[in-house]
Amino acid sequence: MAVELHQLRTFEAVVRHRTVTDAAVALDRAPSSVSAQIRALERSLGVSLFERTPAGMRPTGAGERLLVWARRLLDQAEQARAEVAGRPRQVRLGALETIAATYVPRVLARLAERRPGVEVEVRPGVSRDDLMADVGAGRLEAALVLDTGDALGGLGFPAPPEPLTFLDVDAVPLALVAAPGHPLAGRDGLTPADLAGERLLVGDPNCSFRLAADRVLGPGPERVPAGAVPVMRSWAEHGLGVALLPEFGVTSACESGTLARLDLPAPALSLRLVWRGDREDVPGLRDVLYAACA
Amino acid sequence: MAVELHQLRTFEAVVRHRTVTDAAVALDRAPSSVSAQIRALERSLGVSLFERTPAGMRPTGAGERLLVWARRLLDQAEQARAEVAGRPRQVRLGALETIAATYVPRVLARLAERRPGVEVEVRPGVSRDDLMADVGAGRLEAALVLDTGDALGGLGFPAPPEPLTFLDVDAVPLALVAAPGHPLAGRDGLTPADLAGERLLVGDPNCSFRLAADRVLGPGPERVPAGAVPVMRSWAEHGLGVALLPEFGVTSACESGTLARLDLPAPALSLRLVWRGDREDVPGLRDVLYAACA
DNA sequence: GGTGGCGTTCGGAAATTCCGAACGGGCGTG
DNA sequence: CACGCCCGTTCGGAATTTCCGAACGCCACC
Repeated sequence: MAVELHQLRTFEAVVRHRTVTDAAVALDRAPSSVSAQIRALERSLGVSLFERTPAGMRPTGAGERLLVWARRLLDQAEQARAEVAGRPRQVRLGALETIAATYVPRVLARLAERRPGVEVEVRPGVSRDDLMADVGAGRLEAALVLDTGDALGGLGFPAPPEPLTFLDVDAVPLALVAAPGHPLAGRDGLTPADLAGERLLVGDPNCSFRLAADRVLGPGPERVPAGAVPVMRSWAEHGLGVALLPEFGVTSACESGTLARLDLPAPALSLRLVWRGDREDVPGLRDVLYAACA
Repeated sequence: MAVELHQLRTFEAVVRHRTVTDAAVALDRAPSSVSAQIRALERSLGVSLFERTPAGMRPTGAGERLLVWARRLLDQAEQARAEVAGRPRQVRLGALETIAATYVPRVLARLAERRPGVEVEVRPGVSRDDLMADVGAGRLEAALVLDTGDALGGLGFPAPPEPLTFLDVDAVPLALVAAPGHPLAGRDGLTPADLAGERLLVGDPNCSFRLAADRVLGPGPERVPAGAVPVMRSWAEHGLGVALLPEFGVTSACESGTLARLDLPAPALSLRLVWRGDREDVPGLRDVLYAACA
């Protein structure tokens, strides 16, 4: 009995989802079917691919080696289908306007390099919650959001009603900035306590950077509603307060000297690709997933 | 319904064997199963892969494109299995002593380059018919023989009792040689008629080079039994007659001037890999087949 | 016109895949 | 310590896929 692609597809899903149960959901199969396929594959190869633990399936060394092959084979099978069948794969990708102009081109470039046959239609949105609702409802195949932590919503926003699968595809560094003449500019080793009473420019309550600022700085500073990233940057340049902003949004201002970084490190956010785990067989979506992987 | 490797295996066999019927034999399946799998694959991809002709199956453009992918996927699937399962594949390869020292190292080098995990045990033999009988009986997975033409036995030897599949992997140039002082040495544009009455050194009646000489020169020359290639070369050097020998066996003698090539071209023989078409799933044999392909 | 070789269709058998229910093991919590 | 939850697995049976063998139609050749 030879190895078959559907077995590798199942195997890869189990590795990615880490449990038979979650992989079964993603594959629209019963857990017993997934378990049976993994067992059949192990018999076929004559090796154990997973260590069964109470928390789920952990790949063995052989499993790790097979994973490389499995992804390659599945990827090439899709490429073969695309070339032979000539069917374009199209994915609607939602992204906040903030990152639509910055990180999305990078993701698309990587995708174009690895999957020339896949068309991605970028759908800018203004609300993370709306984007995730669209993914859950099937109006988007995937979306890019900013988040942190091990679970979706780790940054503090509510988790979407539909359970979505996600993958961190990039880090989004943050910088705490102020006008060059600000009293804290130039001081070393700042802590959140140093910012108690400072004016902190923020976006609306659900804005990722505001949520990040809440986590990093706590309740000490005074929140000053400012609007989108460009507005916050501009107000910070004019000395109206400090702001926690994505590094890409302030790099040039800092280089030109109109802004100064404060010496208080903030953990980077994650650029997170989210999609419905039970719709991975949508043409092209898996391509996006493969392309997004490091 | 996604593409599966067993479908690609069937597809590749049909391309290689050119008919559903022969592919079915090779795969140990009924022709109707093969036909059904090809149809299912075509439905899955939404394209026609073959043009059905009375003489067999002819790949379409899409079929040609898929073939490249199919071979790649099947090859990588085997490599994946070899790496993950750690099971060495071993093939017993028969070869006449004549070519065991000359062409076989080249084939093995190519194999080592393309299939590091495959072990080939070379079994030298003295009789082509015995080698093919061993392949037919399963004592050898494959053998290298010298032949010509479109069918096995085209050189003139009897076809083996078991129908064997074959693949030409290299050309084996021939040279008609004589001692440097031979009257025909140096004359241009020789024809077989010029050799009427000449002494022609030959091996035993089933020797490939004798069969080749019979085809090239006809009955005109007088056959002088001489023995194996080295013996024929030596006698030719001593002016005891002309001989039709493999180029590799006379290159150095010609270069050192102890032999002269006569200006009568002889078509090259083919180094032909033979195996049982119904045992291609033997571990490692397909690797040898892929490696042998140009 | 008859024959042979080819691929395909068809009905049915065999094999594979899958489902849902039930189970056992391990872990976390009260 | 007992209970509940989550995990993977086993089991019997259903659904689907693959395969077989017989029969057929088409085409080329003699």
